[in-house]
Parts: sequence; structure tokens; C-alpha cells
Amino acid sequence: MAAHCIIVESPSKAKTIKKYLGDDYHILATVGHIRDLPKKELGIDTKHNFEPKYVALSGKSEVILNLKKAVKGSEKVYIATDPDREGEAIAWHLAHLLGMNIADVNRVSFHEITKHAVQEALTHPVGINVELVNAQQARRVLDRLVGFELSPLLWKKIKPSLSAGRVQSVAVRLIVDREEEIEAFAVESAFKVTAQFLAEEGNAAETVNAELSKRFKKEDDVRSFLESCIGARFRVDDVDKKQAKKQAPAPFTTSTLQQEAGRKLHFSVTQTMMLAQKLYEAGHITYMRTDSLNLSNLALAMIKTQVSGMFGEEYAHPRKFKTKTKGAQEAHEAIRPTDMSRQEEGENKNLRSLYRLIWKRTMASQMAAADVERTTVRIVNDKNDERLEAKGEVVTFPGFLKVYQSDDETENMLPALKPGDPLRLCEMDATEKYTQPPARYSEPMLVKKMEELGIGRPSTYAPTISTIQNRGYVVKEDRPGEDRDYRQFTLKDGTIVREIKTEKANAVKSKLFPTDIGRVVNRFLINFFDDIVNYNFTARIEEDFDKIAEGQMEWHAMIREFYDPFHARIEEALDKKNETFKGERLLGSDPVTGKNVYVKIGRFGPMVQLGESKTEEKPKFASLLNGQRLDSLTLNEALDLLSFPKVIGEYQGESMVVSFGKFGPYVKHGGKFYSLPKSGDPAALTAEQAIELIETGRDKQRNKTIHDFGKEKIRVLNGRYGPYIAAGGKNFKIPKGTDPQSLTPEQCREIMEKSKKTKAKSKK
DNA sequence: CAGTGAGCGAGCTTCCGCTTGACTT
Repeated sequence: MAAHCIIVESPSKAKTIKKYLGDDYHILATVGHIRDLPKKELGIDTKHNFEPKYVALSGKSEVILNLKKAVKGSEKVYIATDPDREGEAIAWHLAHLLGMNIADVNRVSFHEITKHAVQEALTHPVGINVELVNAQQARRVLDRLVGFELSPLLWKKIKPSLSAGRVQSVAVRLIVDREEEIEAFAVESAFKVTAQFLAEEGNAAETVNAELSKRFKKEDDVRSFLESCIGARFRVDDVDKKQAKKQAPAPFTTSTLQQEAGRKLHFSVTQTMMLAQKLYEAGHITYMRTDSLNLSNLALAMIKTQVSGMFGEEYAHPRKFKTKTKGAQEAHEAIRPTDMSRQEEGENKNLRSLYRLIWKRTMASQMAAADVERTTVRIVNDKNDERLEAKGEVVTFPGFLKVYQSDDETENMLPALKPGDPLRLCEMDATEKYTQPPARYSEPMLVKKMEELGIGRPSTYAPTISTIQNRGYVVKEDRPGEDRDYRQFTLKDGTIVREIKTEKANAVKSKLFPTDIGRVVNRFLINFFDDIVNYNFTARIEEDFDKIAEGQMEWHAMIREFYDPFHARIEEALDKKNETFKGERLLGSDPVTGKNVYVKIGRFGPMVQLGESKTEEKPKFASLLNGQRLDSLTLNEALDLLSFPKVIGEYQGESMVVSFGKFGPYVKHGGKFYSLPKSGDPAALTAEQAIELIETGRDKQRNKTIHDFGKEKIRVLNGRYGPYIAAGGKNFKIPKGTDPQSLTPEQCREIMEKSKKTKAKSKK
């Protein structure tokens, strides 16, 4: 048994440190937090100084048992949880759980996981910083109070199972606010004028692309400008050259990795984090949940060697980056490869491309700035006073661009021109351009915004974005956009042509949209708890947490000051017993029955209602369809929805009924269900279309079964993912290269046996 | 696998932040 024991948070980290220290140390991992407030109850005594009730986390009993055993058998125990607020708290909980005296704890901090840094840190242990622990307790208690008092209020006032919190509610607000900005945006258009010239250079002619510095609002102005250009003589007025530098990017943090992997590789934030976790566990990269831009000295030297070796000394530019992120805790290094000489790592395409991205960015961060020369040529003519500009950009020294380019880097060369040079006009276009509303958030852009506001942490960005989607506040969607006409004038060979063309406007891919529920919840929170969903709430309370950490504020007092007025407002809202907040709107009355028609949020989401609630006669209900909005639904649309289930005809002696189920609209015929295609309006479905649907559905059913071996109930079926074997309620994959048509019952049994064995193996 | 929504009342839902698995059609 080793004489010394070191406790860290991550098992992978434990493994790495073991390599550095050898058998003298027993190294264990807590695998994150080990104690927390209870899951099912508030766990805070608000009447008695907010005394928190901490319990060991469920599922952690084995970890805790192992820790206890190891500590008992060790002469000296070092607690080396992460050097940040949460890490300090884990150390403190650990000490309590292991029955150690807080004052006797040997607390060490590894700011980077290198042999030297670890050995160095072990030589000067300190005590637990109880003030930092108190800052964490304040953070934890405040989040619990906000979450566990606001959420039940939403259950009562809006809909069950909803949630609200300091972080998620602000994330939802960002998306709702952006959507409202887009809705309020007034689109305008103006004509952008571009021209193509030829410059004589020796015997050859070179093209120069230029743009008019101003845009025309009115069609008449465009026309008269173009007319005045017919037969005009163009010449260069002046040439302006500027040297500029493009600075190398900082190495990756969690947030910037998510952004770049989203932009360049089209990964969702969850996908990026899962891949990064794999690379980390395989030892290819450093820890992937970090807000630090720091690189260890060892890493700096290693990167410099790699850069110099590949590109030459003049490309190496070692530097340290300082974080600008509010509230950054910098417990780890930036995300980088552990071995820069490895240009490729990872066992599949996605892992390899993410590794490659990290490798390139790390290299770039230690490379020289790029030098570019920006040229602006101003062009005038003898017929009017307007000026055109041609812009060129040439990279004179690529620096970091050798390895790391962003998408918008295009070189645009201009011929050598001097003032007075004549230019021959080939073509001039005036194209109507529309102003763009602000862009909707993608997942990584939302993370970026959250980081700027200081809400959430590297370990919670991806889970928070999943939560707001799981709660139904937000959906990630593609929208195809609509066709939009625009006007274009072309001046060529002395004549002007006017055309109307069409473009796709407002098409989006993988962007976040608020749902009706998201909007209603957001409106409710802004109305009654504006201070908490305020963008600056976190930043303000973080200042208090800092004061607690510095010993200048007492944490119970801080929580008291927050809680009393907050709780009073919760009580106040609860007192208004019969007042709900379901975004209800009266649309009008049904012409047939004369009853009122409403839209509102129901127990299962947005719905329309015919007749009054709380009356003798039960009202009729119908859910809104995808794409229909609480705020914009019309009376006619509502009446359409209420017309279901609807008999649309008869076929083979049975009636056909159209309605909506769990899985969308369907036709019911002879006790069987046939789903409607996603495109198309269920209200407009004709009897002929329904019959076709029924027939193709029957065909599919017939093709589904390849074999039915009867005995032992083994069947070979065609499924969503291709042919498979179904037996005893379980499904089995058919190995590649096997023809499902030729399978015998014996072969099926063999395949099933094999698959059971490999499953048993993978469990171990 | 093919709704639901009143009212009664049981019992459930919920936060943020730190870590990995255990699951697969």
C-alpha cells in the first residue's frame, strides 16, 4: 500500500498523474461532486439561517467507499480537487465525509497537469480556503432557492413540469428577445451598384471589380445614374495602400471550441463535447471544460518546436493570452493537443476532424500575425459626381494563416494602377438589396452570448442548451425561407435592361426559435421577476460571491438580503389563487354554436377551446399544429382545428376519419391508422388522397415481412434502418454482406447467439 | 403507438455545477 494518497476530480487526470509519480502515490478520483443538497426537497432551512442539508450523492457510494478505504491506509492525504470555487467546495465536502479535521487538510492545486507542476505543487500544501467554500455555498443555495421556488409557481400558473432558473431563464429570454427584434424589424431595400472595368496593362487587359460608395433608394435615381454612365469616361482618381496585421487567434476554450466546431464542422454543442471527451480520455487533448487561455510552459516550448520545424523560425511567435471573460476561474489549461508532433489523432472521421481543428488552432495561437496589404482604388468619371471603389487585399506574409483560416479570407488582387489611368466600363449592375434583420442564435452563438454575460460555466453550456429544448421553450429548426422578388438593372453595351428576379429570403439552418410556451413563460417571468431574468443579474451576484470569497461579506447575510423580497413576491403570486397566466386570447365566436373560441396554453401545450371553462358543459379542445402560433392564430384556423375528427368519406364499406394523434395527423380506416405526410394541409385532405394513403400503407405492410418462420416466432422484417431479425420482442442486426432473403431459421438463431455474446462482453 | 384539457385529490415535476458512464433503435 502506498504511503501517500492524492485525490483529484477526474479519473483521467488521476491516470495521467499516476504516470508522473509512479507507485509512491495512490491516486483516486471523486468523479465530480460527492455531496449536494437533496434531490427531491429544498434542503435549505430558510427560517434558520439557511442551514443547508447536504447528502451524499446517489450513485456515489462506491466512489466514497473507495476513498474512505484509501485514506485509512495512507500516511498522508493530499486533496487536489480543481483550483476553483467548486473544487474548493468538493475538497471541503470530502473532508467532512472522510471525517477529517478541516484545519488539518493538505490542499494542493494543480494549475496544469505536467510532471513538474504536479511535483512542485505537492511540496507546498495549504489549508482549505473556507471563505471560497462559503462563496460556493452561497451560489449553490441561491440557485436552489430560485429554481425550487420559481418552478412550482410555473406549474400552478402555466403548466406542470416547467422549470425556471438563474441560467436557463436568461438563455430563453435571449432567444425570445431576439425573435421579437426580428418580428419588429422593418425591412428596407436600396440598390447596390457594382461595375466591372477593364484596365489596359501592356498588351493584356485585367478586370477590376468596383462598387459605388452609396446606395440608391429610388428606382428613378438608379435609372438616371445609369443613363449618365452611358458613354462616360472612367479613370482612376487615387490609389490608397495600407499595411495591416491580422492577429493570431487565442487557443481554444470550451466556448470557442463549440463555436468553431459548429461553424466549420457543423457539430452541435453536445456533439462537440462528446467527441472532445473521447479525445481527452484517450489522452490526445487536455481537459475540454475550461475557460482558461493559459498554456503551460512545457506546451509553449513544444508548440514552438513544432512551428519552427514545419514553417521556420520566423513563423514562431510564443505568447500568453489573458482572458477577458467575466468570472473566469481558470482552473485548467486551454484546450490543446497533449503532443503537438501528432498531427492526426482519433479513430473516426469526426474525432479526427475535431482533433485537427484543435491542433491547428493551438499552432496558430503561437504563430506570427499575418501581414496584409489593403488597396483602395477610387474611380471617377466625366459625366457625374459619383465615385466607385475597388478594394483589394493581398497577404504579404501569411503567418498563422498557414494553418488556420476563417471562412471569409479571400484574396482579391488588383492590377497595378495609378491616378489618371483610364478604365473601360464592361458592365454595370444595380441590384436591389434588402436589409437583414438580426440573426437568430445557433447553439454555439448562444453559448458565446451566455459567456459574455457570465451566465453558465464550461461544464453547463451544453446541458443548459439541451434543457431549454427539452422543456419545450426553444426548438432548433431549419426554415426553408420564402421567395422574394428583387429588381435588377444591367447596363451593358450602351443599353439598360430592367429585370425582376427571385431570391430565397430568410432561409435558416439549425437556428433556435422560441415556442409559444417559451414566450408565455418568459413574459410571466419578466412581469413578476424582472430582476432575476435580467441579463445582468448573474454579474451582480457574482460580485457578492467575490466579496464572500475575500472575506468581506458574510454568505448567510447575502442570501437573506436576496431571499426575503424574492420570497415575498412568490407568496404574493401564489395568493392570487385563481389568476393564471396561460397567454389566453379570445378569437371570436363560432358561427354555428355561437360559443366563444379561445387560444391558450393547456396542460399539454398550446390549444384552442370552444366554449367556457368551469361551466356545466365541457368545452371542446384541439391542439395547435406545428408552425401555428398562439399570438397569430386566426378564428378560421381555430375553427378548422376544432372540425376534427372529421369523416371525409367511405372506402370499401368503412368510413375514413381524419384526426390528430400523438404522432401527428392520421386517417383511420377499418381500425387501422395511416399517418399523413408532413407536407400538406390535413384540413384539405380529399377522399381520393386518403384512399391512396391507405393503399400505399397496405403495400408497405406487405413488404415489411421478408420471412416468418413461425416456430419460435422468428421473423425477418424490413425496418426503418433496413432488414433485421425480430424474435421474442427483441431485435437483432443482420451482419453486413448477408442476404436477408436467403436466411434460414438456423442462421437466424446463430446471429442471435453471437449478438447476445458480444453484448455480454461489452458489459464487462 | 394513434390523447390529452372540467373537478376531486393522490403523487409527480424543478435549480446549477462538478464528473463519467450506461444505453442504442
